[in-house]
Amino acid sequence: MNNPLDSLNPQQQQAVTAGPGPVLVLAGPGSGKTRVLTQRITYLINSLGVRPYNILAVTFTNKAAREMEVRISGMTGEQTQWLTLGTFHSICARILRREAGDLPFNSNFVIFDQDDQISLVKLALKELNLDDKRFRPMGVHEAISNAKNELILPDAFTIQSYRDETVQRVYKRYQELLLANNALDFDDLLLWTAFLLEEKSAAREKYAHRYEHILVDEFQDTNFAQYTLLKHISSFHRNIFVVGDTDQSIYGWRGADYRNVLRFEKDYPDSQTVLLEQNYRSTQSILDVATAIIDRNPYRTPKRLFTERGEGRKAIVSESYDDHTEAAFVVESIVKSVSAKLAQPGDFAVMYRTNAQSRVLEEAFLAVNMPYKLVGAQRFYGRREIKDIIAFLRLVHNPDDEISLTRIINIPPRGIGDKTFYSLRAAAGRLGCSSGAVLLQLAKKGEVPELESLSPRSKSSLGQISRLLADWYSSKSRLSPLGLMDRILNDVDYHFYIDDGTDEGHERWENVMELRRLAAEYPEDGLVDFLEQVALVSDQDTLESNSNVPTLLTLHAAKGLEFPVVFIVGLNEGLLPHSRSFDDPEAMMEERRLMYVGITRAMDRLYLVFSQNRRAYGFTEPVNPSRFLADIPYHLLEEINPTNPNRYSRSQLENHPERWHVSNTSSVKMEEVQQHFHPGMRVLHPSWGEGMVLNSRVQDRDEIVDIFFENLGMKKVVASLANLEIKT
DNA sequence: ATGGACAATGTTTTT
DNA sequence: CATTGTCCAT
Repeated sequence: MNNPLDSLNPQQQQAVTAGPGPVLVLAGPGSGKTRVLTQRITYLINSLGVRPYNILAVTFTNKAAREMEVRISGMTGEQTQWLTLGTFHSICARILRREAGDLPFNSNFVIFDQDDQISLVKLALKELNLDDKRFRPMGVHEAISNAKNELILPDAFTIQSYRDETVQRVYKRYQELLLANNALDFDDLLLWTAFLLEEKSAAREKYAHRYEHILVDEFQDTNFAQYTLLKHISSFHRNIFVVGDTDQSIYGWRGADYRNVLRFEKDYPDSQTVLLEQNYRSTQSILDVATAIIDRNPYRTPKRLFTERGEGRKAIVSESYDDHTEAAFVVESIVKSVSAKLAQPGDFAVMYRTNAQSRVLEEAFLAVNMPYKLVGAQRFYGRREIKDIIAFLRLVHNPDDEISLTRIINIPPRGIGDKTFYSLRAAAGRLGCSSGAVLLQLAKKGEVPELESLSPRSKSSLGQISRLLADWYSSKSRLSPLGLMDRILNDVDYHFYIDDGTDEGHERWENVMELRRLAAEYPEDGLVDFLEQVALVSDQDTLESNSNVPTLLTLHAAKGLEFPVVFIVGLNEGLLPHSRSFDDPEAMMEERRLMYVGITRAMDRLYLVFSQNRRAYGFTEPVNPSRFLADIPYHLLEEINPTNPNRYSRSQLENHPERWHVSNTSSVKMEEVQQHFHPGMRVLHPSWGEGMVLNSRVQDRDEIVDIFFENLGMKKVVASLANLEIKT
C-alpha cells in the first residue's frame, strides 16, 4: 500500500509528522498548507491512533472546514463527525451553548450581527443621553470591539480622555443590553469562551483534557482573545499545531495580530518550526511580482518563494481611462480568452479593494450577457427582506431579542409606531422583563394591566402581533425552520408586503425564496443551527465551485483561494492602498499584504489594472496609479494596449523603467535608517531581558538586529518595533 | 401612524 | 452618489 506521505515534500512531511508538542508552520502562499493540515489530522488518526473526538481544528471559513472533513473521512474511514472542526466563532458558539449553565445567558442565545450591534450601541447611547453625532455609534462600537478582542472588560477599560470615559459607560451598558436580550455579539463568542476557560477551572480542564491535538489555520489572523483561548485549551496536552504566514495578515483592523506568531514562539520556546517555501500554485514570474511587493515591508523574515512550474508569462499591466473602461477591459479580455479557447470562464477572478467597485464590473458583465458570481454573503444577508425574515425567526426562537422585535413589530405596517412601542417597552420595564415576554403574556391572558392606558387602536394592534408571536412560539418545537418560516410568511402575507409589483419588489421576493431554499436544508430541530449558520456565514461559504463562470470578489474574500487567471482592478492611490491607510504605516503595510494576497492567488496569469480617472463622491477625478505598481521591476511586466486608445490621450509617459515613478505620490516617505546597534553592544529587550548584539544590518528601511539572550539563544529583532534599550 | 420629500452626511476590508 | 435620517403633510 502506498504511503500518502510520499506525495509530500520533505518539509510538508516534517510538518505532518512533527511533534509531540507545539509546532509552528510558516507556510508561504500556495505551499500546500491545507493539504498539510488535512494529512496531519489523517496521520494523527491513522498512525497515532488519536480518536477524532480528541482533535480540534480551527479553519478560517466553514466551507474550508466542510471540505477538510470530507477529505479526512475519505482517508481515514473514521467517524469524522466526532472531530471538532470549524471557525473560531462557530466552535465557540457550540461550546457556549453547552456551557451556558455556568454563564449569564441561556443556551438559546442569538448572535447579533454588525447591524444589530450598531443598533444596540445607539440604544445604549440614547439611554445614557449621549449625542450620537459626537459619539458616532460606529466609532464607539469599534472601540468596544477592540477592547473585547483584547479581553478588556468594561471595568478594566483604559481611560485617558473624556471620550474613553464615555466609551466605557456605553460599553458597560451595551454589555448589559446584550445579556438582557439573551444575545451575544461576534466578539462575545470569543470573549465569553476565553472567560469560561479562564475562570471556570472545571470547564477548562474538561476541554484541555479532551483536546489532545489542536490545529489552527491562518494563525496570523488570530486576535488576542483567540490566542488566549487556544492557550487555555492547549494547556494540558500542549499539542498545538499552528499554520500561518505573517505576510498574509490582512485582518489587523479586526483585532487580528500577526505578532501572535512571534508570541507563539515566545510562549512555547520548545516549539518546532517548519518552513514551507515551495509554491505549487503560481508561475515564477507571478511569484517574482509578489515578492517585489512584499519585500518592501520592513517587519518580516524574508522568505524565498520558489516554484517548479517555470517562468510563465509576464504579468500584464493595463491602464484605462476610468472604472468603466477598466471593467470593459476586464470583460473583453475574458471574452477573448474564452473564445480563443485559452481558458474557461470559471478560470477567471476579478478582485478589488472595496465592495462598491463590484457594481461597475457587474454592469460590464451584464452588458455582454456573461454570467458571473459575486462572492459576498453579506450582500445577501444584509438585504432588508432577508433581515426581516431572520428577525421573525430569531424572535420566535428568543422572544427577548429586542432588536429583532423592533425590526418586525410593525412589519407589515399594523399601526404600531414609536409611541405604542415605547409604551410596550415601558410596560416591560415595569414588569422587569422583555417586550417580547410582555407580548407573550398579553396573548396568553388577553390583557396586561400595564398596557391598559393605551388607546383601543394601539391595544388591538399589539394584540394582533402578540397572538401571532405566541402562536409561532408555541408551535416552533413542532416545526422545522422551513415550516416555521412558511407559517410566518403566510401569516403576515409577506409576499404581498414585499412584492409591490416593481422589478425590485419581485427581486426581493426572489431573495426570500432563496432563503427558503437555505432553510429547507435544516431538520426538524434545526432552528438554532440555521440561525447560527446565518449569523456566522462568511463570504466564502457561499462560494460554489461548480458553475464555471468568472468570480468577482474583494481581496479580503480571496484569501485562501486560487484561480488560473486573476485581475486586480482599481490599482490606484486611494483605493489600493486605500486612502484610510495613508497616514498609518501599519495600515499601509497591511494594504501591501492585501496586494500580495491578491497576486499570489494567481496560478498562470495576472492582470494589474488601473485607471486615470475615478469617480468619488459623484465626481470623476484624475487619480494616480498605485504606489505598489512602482515597486514592481519593469522587466516583470508587460503593458498591453488599452481597450480603446481613442477614448483618451495616451499617457505622456514613455516606455522607460522609471515610468511608474513619475506620477507616483509619496505620502509615506520613509526616511533613511541609521544603524544604531553594533556587535558587542549590550541591550535590554522589554520582555526578553538583557542580551548581546551579535550582528546588525539595515534592511528594508529598518534595522534588523541579531541578539543573543542568555535563556533564549539568538533572536532576530526589528529595531523600530522592539523598543530596545542600549546598556552602557 | 405613515409615507414622501428633502437634507445632511459619510464612505474599507468582515466573523 | 447613495444611503440614512429628519421633517412635514396627510
